[in-house]
Amino acid sequence: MLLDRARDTETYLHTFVLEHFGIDLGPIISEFPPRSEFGDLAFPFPFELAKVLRRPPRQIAQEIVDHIESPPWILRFQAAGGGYVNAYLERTRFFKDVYSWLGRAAPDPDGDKIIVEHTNINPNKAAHIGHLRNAALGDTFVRLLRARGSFVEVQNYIDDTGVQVADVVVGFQRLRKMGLREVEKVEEPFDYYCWDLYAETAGWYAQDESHLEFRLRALHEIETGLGETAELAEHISLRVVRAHLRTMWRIGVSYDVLPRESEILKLKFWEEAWEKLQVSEAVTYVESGPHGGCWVMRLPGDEAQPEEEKIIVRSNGTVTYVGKDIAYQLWKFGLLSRSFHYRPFHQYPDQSSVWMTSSSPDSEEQPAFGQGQSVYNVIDVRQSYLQRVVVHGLRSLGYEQQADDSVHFSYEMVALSPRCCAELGIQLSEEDRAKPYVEVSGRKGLGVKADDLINKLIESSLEEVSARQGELSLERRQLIARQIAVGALRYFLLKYARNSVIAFDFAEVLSFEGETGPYLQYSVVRSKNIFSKLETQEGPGAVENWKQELADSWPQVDRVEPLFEDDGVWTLLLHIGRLQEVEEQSIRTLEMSYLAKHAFVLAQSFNIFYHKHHILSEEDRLKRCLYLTIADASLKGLTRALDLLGIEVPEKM
RNA sequence: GCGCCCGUAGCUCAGCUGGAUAGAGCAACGGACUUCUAAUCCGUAGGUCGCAGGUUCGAAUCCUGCCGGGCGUACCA
Repeated sequence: MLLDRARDTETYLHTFVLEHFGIDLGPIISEFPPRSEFGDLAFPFPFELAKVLRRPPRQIAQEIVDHIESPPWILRFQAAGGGYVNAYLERTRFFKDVYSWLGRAAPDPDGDKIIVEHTNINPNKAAHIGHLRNAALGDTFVRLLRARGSFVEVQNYIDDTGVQVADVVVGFQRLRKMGLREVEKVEEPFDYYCWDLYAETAGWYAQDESHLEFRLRALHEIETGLGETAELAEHISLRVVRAHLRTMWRIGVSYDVLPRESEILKLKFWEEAWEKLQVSEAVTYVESGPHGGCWVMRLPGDEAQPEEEKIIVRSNGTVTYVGKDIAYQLWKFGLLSRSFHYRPFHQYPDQSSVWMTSSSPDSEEQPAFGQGQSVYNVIDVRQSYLQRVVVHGLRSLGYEQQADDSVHFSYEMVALSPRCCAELGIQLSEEDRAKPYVEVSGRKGLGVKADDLINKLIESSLEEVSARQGELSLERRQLIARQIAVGALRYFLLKYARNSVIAFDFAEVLSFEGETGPYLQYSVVRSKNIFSKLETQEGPGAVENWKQELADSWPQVDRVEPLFEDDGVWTLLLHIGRLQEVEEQSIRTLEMSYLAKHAFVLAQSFNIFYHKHHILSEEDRLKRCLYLTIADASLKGLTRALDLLGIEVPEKM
């Protein structure tokens, strides 16, 4: 909303400069002034103009302000600072625009398909906090895209034939002496059981390197897809995947389709990709040297770095991860002639369902997954190099457009602070102790399991809810506690810029005050309370009456406008008006923290407003009506922001 | 070695494509609940923006160098 006004004003000023000075400055840039006294929009272009005109910027700004006429949406212009032209909006008009924007329904999905891949947890152990960050980022991004009207498909890739699953298979077979029958009887939580077994198996390898042979053998058997070992691997991965789906559902994350690596092997995606790579000469055979006998892809160097070689096919003829990933990326864009079959895998409590790939068409209905126009891979920053190789693969196959539309949505890892390790009773190695924080590691069993954390959060919020809302039934309090827990968790995971390493700390996630999810939820609950109180005080027609009053008040602009002079009120409206722009900015920059921060700023402005004005006891009818409308706008704006962040609003707090 | 990222208040972090007096939250201290809920609000204190140069009317922001830290650079995924 505010952005539209800014754009309009930029164009308007550009035209003015052209007419008045005869200078085409190029695009005029607008900013948001640091303080509200400076106006609602700021334009620093007189500084640029000063270079051309060789006159002081302040003088130029003044000249512009003296000669320019205000367009309908601007109240006035003012010269300020060293040479700014600042604009003050017609506030009543602006508020009407914002308010009607808030009432608009979300557009239906339309246009090109966007594929967002996230979560991608190895199905061999319970999910941990690092995975939660990935899922929260990916899911929020998806929510933003969908709210904008984009057609989005959410994929969660399952590497069910990789080393990690093989390790747990080895653990069951060699350490536990268990076959499929026995493993089936392992009690829930199965993913927790695997968590420990995985770390134990890693330790067992470390004891004696010859143990690694078992891994290799298991890996081969799993890749063939036949035999008892492969069967066991599938049982493990499917059970763990179900656990992951449940965990992620708890924080409001869901998927459309789960493509599995085993199907990529069975359906021979790689073979087709391999043919393409050879025909286009994207890969070359190395005769001798350290990479002798391998097929490699050459990454062109530049001034900064030399040419690099990445092995695609090993000297023993097997494909590396990168190779398989290129094939998979090709499929996502619909660039392979073959595709998966699908079967319904899991139904969420809201009746929506997740599909899993299948090697045969055993379900009547076969959805058209894949064939995206653009692909976002949400993967942590450590995989940047590999992602670059994959994109280069597409490019060298001649798929320039698809290479450009392959986006690595990267983010930094979640690490454990030393204090956190101490709280968990984790004993750190000498090496790790010297570090400011340690990486979460499934192999070392080092980390906070997602469900443990969620449980802890629920427990803690239930205490708070019971202390405040003791009269509610336990069931209702539990629901509220869950909502608050998820709010706290998701906000915590989203408030950091994606480049920032989160040094995980229990005290911080468990905090419900200040810049936290519950603070946001609390502000919405407060604004809702105003309207429920209004209805209990004045009867069921009260809301309708207010809306009628509002419609009648708009024409009295002269009376309404001064009410916006209140600094807190106006700041609040500006923040609501900026929401749309912040959403777009978050999408453009893949920075979910912008949205999170803005939601907080919005809640903060609302709380200030709420504290300053007692709305229902306001005696001036016009004021009361307007304040109600502002509270409603805040409610709508905040709810919208929370919805995008995947945070629900509890009935009471 | 090379590449990417980070260094801002005691702590955790913002600071959008260079702009006006560098901001939040937590922690500390002091205040505000007969009111639409105090998970809130108000105030005080706290910063050589790692260091040194450079570009610019203007640098936390851009460039170069250095210091400190993290990650990557596998015939692992």
